[in-house]
Amino acid sequence: MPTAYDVAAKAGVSVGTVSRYLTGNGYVSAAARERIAAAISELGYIQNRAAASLTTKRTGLLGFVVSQLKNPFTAEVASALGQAARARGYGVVLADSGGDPNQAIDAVELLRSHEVEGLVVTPPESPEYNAALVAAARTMPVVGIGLHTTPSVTDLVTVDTRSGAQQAVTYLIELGHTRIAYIGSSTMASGRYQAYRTTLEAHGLPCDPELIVLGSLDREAGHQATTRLFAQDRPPTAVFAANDAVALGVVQAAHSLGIAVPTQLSVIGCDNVDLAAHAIPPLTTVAQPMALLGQTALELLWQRLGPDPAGHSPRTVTLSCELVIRESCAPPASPGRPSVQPPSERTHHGQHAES
Amino acid sequence: MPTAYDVAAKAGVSVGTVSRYLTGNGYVSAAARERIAAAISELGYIQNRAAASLTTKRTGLLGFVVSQLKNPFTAEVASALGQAARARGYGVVLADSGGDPNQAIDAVELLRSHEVEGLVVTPPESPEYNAALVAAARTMPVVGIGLHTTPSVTDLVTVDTRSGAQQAVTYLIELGHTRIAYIGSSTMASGRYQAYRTTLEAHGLPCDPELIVLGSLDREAGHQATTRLFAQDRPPTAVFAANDAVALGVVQAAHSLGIAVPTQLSVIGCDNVDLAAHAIPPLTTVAQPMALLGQTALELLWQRLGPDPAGHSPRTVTLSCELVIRESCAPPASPGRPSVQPPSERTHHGQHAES
DNA sequence: CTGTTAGCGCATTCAG
DNA sequence: CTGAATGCGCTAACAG
Repeated sequence: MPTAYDVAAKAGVSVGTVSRYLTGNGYVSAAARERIAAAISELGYIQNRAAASLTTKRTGLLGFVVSQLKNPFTAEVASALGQAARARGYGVVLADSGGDPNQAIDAVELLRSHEVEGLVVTPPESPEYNAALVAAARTMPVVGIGLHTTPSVTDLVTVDTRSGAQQAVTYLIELGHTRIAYIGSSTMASGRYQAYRTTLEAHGLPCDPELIVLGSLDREAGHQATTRLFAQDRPPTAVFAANDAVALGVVQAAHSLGIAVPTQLSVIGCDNVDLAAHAIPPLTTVAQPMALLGQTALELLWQRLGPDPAGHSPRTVTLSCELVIRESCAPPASPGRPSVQPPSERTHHGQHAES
Repeated sequence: MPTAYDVAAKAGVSVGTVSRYLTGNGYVSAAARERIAAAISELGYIQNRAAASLTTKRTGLLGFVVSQLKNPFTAEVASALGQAARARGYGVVLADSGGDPNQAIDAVELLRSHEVEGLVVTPPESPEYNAALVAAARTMPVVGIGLHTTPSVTDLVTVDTRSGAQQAVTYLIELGHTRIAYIGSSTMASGRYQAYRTTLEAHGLPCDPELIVLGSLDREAGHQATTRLFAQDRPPTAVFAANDAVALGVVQAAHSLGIAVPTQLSVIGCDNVDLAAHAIPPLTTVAQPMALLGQTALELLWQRLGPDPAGHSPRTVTLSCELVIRESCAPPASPGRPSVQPPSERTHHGQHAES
């Protein structure tokens, strides 16, 4: 590995000049500039940022701690974050805790030992991890992604799922549905749940407790909830699910119950994971701006890293959702006339929320 | 940020001793050890690995360059790789090229400037990128994941999809199918295609060219291929798809054509992405050992990083696939007796290939 | 077992 | 505009 001294020698200048060339601080004559460039490419020289960081205090490294990289949502955020970082000459050290708070804590320590300049984290799940984050935040900027459980010392970028949920329910109402079920959790996705209720009320629709099933947020839960809903006297004609996994479970259950989607039951999900487009039928869903989340998180961090005094207090940026209309929703089958045969479904790409 | 000197002062020893304590090289008395530990935790001291790397030549950083982190396959490999690395005290800098060779090249340079000790890469897509990798390999170990297109200077960990494909086709044959279609690509997944043909032949089955549709590897392709297959006089009773996306397309097409899966058409995919388990019906598929891939890649790198002289030449580790049987396959509807009603499908978790 | 010292590769003064 | 000198935080000999 050639060093800056090697470059200097080959270019007939001193290290100081090479350094100035590299950092862009201070003046370097065009002639020197040229010779240095030549030397660098001949030698295949690559600056050692670890060494540079010793004096500059900037490693060019950022840390991203996630709880589940397999989660497509997380993966896409990570992807966008990483690309945005690289565009600014930064690398991101990725640490997947696998949902284990202890691993997350270890990860934070590892990242700190690598002198990352800032941290982006998905919502912490334990008080200990939370404390580790607070401690870290005393040393460097930390921005949280997602829910509001992140300690308040950090900047935050979240998604206004509430308005997304509102759009979804409104859409269903406008299609003519009046018996709209909610399947989800009241805690994890409280915004969606509340939006569901308020939107219903805003349209003068009753909020039948029989149409609300609260539980976990996986496919299994969606499946069971649907079975239960249809065991009732007056089943819903539409379901708003708190996420796509649940929605998929609903579709699956409907299928085995012989209920056609969307003609007999409209289903709408949340997140717009890849799964959604591939479902049968392709799922109408509230899309999360995943790429934008990553980019925004980086932007927030970037500002904290800038020259501006650590001035401003924790900020929160809220991104909005977008309803992606595919083929899992239709007007309710009017009980008056016999319900039509399901239209033959065809492959159709709904617009994606690539931002 | 406290330094080792601060720790030394507080513990009443010298930096040398602190360093020995930290690295584990050389002896440190129990007494000193204790005082140092105390000082460290009181000060919240964290070793600066960038500084350490200056002398040790070891940054504790690894690089992972991927082409698509959103790809669930990649994400899971990355997750496993990262966790394995962290278990050894290493961090991994993740770089997503988004499929752009130029970005990939930039990424490699960025990683090198951060002095990563080794590189793990998914298959390169361009000659230039390939060259960059070869250049990098002169400086540090590089291990490739996936297909065999990776330059031969590197270690490689691949999956024996051929045997997986063989299992899949054999399974179909044992169920009684004789008209088994192949939908996929002959280039990208050549192993699978060849295995399809040879397995058919090995069982004395003809290899009807009308049952082979080659194209791209996405859902759309699967959909179209299926439509085409069923426009023929003698459609297949089973389809082996080169990946899950294609298989999903097949299922979708079958659904719109009014063909029941699995009673009228058996479908089998490849990869076992999350999608597969969530499909209707849950998809039987050839599972890739994604986590194992990541772990193995790390292990290979680890060995190269060890004291052993850079001795041995490029190695290739081949992992085997496993057939995950879910609900998308059944014996062919015997034309003799009327085909039975589709059994009501139920949620059922096939075994996962978590390793 | 432990203190001392000399770099590692680079960015910065500070004089020229 | 540029060279020489100093130190970043730590490890690795080397004497004690």
